[in-house]
Amino acid sequence: MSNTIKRLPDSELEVMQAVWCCTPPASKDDIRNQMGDAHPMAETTLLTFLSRLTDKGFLSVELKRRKKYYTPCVSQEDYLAAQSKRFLDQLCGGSIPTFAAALCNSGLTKEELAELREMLERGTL
Amino acid sequence: MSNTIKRLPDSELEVMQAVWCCTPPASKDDIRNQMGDAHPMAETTLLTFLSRLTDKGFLSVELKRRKKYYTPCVSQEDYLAAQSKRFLDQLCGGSIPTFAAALCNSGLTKEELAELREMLERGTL
DNA sequence: ATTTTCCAGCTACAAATGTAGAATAATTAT
DNA sequence: ATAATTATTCTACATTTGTAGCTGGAAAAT
Repeated sequence: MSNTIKRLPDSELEVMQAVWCCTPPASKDDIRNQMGDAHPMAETTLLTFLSRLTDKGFLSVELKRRKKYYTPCVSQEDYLAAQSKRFLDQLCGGSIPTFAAALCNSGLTKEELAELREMLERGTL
Repeated sequence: MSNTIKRLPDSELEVMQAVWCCTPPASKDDIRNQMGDAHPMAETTLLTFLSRLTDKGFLSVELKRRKKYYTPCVSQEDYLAAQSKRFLDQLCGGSIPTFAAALCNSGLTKEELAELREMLERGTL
């Protein structure tokens, strides 16, 4: 189970999310293309984040003809699962009622909440 | 609705959570008492966090006989709601199914998931 | 072969975060 | 009044995060 997965800082997460959207192994350009125009950053900045993600064990790298290709070492599923747990534990003190209340107040529409219940039911089975 | 609530760094959040547990207005010692023995910190460190939280608009302060008393300006409910939203949007790309999947994989027992569904139902009504 | 391109590594720096000692100022005890 | 106590503020520093330029070397183009 994914337990020692640390939370990534916002910018690194953005990059990581772009990587998850790519078919691995992904080149810097593949990644860049996945990243929306929101939050533009310099090439070298992207490279820096990619390095840091690699150092942190989130990505593995392979070189092909002097170019680097990145592959996630942590799946999006595992990361999200870990962060959900973290949210429940750290923010809600492990209390399901507190968590539920937070969700109910988070501005989701009744329909969305219903959908969530639905999906949880499905997933539990 | 609480929308511009920024995410607090881990340490500040810990302090904030302790403040939420106190009956306001809370003195530094009240707060200190609420904080578990996990993550011990020096007095001055606590004071620093309290200052920063005040600067960020999370706490208001009043002086009584040269002592400071803190009162939350942001309720735990609002903070949690905002962070839930943030979680769904930033981490799950706003996708309820993704969010539901994350929860199902987060290590919660079937019972806990059932409880969550239950509470969501209750809250939605 | 020589130039142009491009990539990755190194270096840099400001702001935020985590942490805390020293100095200051006011309160209380003696 | 004076000393001891205490709370707050200042100052400080390491690490992390956000951001990016410069440089060196390899690949591609000519």
